[in-house]
Amino acid sequence: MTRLSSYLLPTEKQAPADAEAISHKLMVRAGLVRQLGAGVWTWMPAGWRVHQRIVAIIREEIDAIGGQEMLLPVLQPADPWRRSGRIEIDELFKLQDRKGTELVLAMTNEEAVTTHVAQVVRSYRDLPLILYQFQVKERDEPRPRAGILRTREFVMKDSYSFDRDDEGLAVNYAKHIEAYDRIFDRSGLEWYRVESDVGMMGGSGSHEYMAPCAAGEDEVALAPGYAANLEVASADAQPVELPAPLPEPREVHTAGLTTVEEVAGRLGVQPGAMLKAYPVIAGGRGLVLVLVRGDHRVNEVKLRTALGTDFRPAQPDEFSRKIGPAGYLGPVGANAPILLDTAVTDGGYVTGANRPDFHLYGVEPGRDFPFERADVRTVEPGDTVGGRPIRIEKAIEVANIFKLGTRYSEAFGATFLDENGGARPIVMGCYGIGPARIAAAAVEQTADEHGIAWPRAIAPFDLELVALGRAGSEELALAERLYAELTGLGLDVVYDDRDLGPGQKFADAELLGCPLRVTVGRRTLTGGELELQVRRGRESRSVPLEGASQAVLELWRTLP
RNA sequence: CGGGGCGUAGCGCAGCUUGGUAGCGCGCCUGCUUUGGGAGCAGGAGGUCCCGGGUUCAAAUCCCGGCGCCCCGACCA
Repeated sequence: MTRLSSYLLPTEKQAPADAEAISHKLMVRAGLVRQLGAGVWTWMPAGWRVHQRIVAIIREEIDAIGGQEMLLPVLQPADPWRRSGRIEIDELFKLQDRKGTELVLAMTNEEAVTTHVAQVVRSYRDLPLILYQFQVKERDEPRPRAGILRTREFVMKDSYSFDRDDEGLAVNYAKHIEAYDRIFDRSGLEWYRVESDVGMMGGSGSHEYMAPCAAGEDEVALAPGYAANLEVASADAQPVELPAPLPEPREVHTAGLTTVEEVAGRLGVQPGAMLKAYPVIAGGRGLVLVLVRGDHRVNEVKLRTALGTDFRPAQPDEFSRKIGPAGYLGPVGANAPILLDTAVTDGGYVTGANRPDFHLYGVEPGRDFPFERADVRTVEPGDTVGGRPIRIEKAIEVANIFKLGTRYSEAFGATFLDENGGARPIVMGCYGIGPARIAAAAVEQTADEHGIAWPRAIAPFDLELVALGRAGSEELALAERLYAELTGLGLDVVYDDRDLGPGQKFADAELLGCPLRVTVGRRTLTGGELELQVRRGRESRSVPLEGASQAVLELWRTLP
């Protein structure tokens, strides 16, 4: 029973002044969420209904693949986090109790869940397992932003799989992919599953689920049959026209010209016919000179993977003696290993000459300098995968899944005895989904100038019944009757029985965005027809008053 | 962490330059009118002007320090 006359739905005509993202503005205006502090948000009753509907979908699907729901604590002793090494993470909230004991607020739960599994799983007969929870996560984000999109506290569904071996992990990973695909299909989002970087989680593979929208913080590269986070995307570069080859490099005077555009313009070659030099200091390897085409950009995530270690840009005093002066760096004669991007095809390029005011023309990789090859550039729109051009879109990361391997099981001594009595580390996977981000992405993807247009599966209510007319009127009596009927048919109805003008009720209904609006007014009585508005597209329909409730239910079932 | 901006009624804002009664729109309360697209009239309530210190006869306003919040970038298991 939800009557707006007694329901806390604090809608606002104006968005908060500091809101930028559509989902931020609309979710606040529609009375779904309210801010308490930086990156700290309260879910109001109608907003929490959305959240809980998303949670219910996730729960059904994770249960369906054999997940067992449990609850791990947010407040945790610091010791396990020291053991895993993650105590060092800046985003981890750390605190002390009154005795001075070190505690942390969990940002994820590999430490806790692995600790328990290490205690209770002994035999291969206890495996495989999928354990999961919905629990608040705490992260000291450097910059919370965009309403509920990036917050310091948020509910996450995190599941963990435990297997005897990589084959088992592959099975559980595939099960989660199935479940997640269904979750996002059911939630009504436009989404992609993309390859992603394993990041600080380590492990051997990961995917992200991305919901494209303007407020997204990530970028995805998409082509038919291909989807990857821009951080890891690979594609075939667009070809570039190279100048005619020379028997050997020729020095050219380029005084004061240090950028690719300036030099290419002066020499009359395409920017892609130049090689951009990017000196880095790689952990354990020292100075490395990375070369990409002049029209390409170095991708730091891919470079880190290629180097197999962390790195940082080298400072002039670290490379000027071994290579050359900033602005005129090149591979010829460089006293450092050279990493050449795979998009650099054979031919003659323009590079820095490693002395001030000069470049080299006609430099050929291999002939003029030795190199290692690696794919270290960021793909560009128009690059191709399998001959088909890619496009790049902004997207919200709504879920992330990882093959963890044995990193945590080894750290926490989570082993099992196999058939031969040998102790082996449990092979783990972890799988996260943020319900709040699903809600925000749905708003971003469906909103129009009137408000939100929720997908049916996650709307706060199935439909909004708007009653026009004054207290004691015949139309109000009819509305009451319909409210009871529709509710009786199993629909979740929000009933606007407030003493307000029609304009305000319609505006609020469209702002809140339930998939269907049913209007009861004087016209309903005189015309004998009930007016319906499908929120998506604001299309009006009408059904005969006779048998109207059943007709409403049937229409509702067809909505997106 | 670098750059930019903002804190005055529930929301959106003006006032600050040039110190002197704290204001506007929306919202809220009461009454009457109005009920198919944010309605009208009348009356009313609501403020530690972010906090602390300083200057001054007097501080929302000037000075110093702090806190909070937003945006861009870096970062983001």
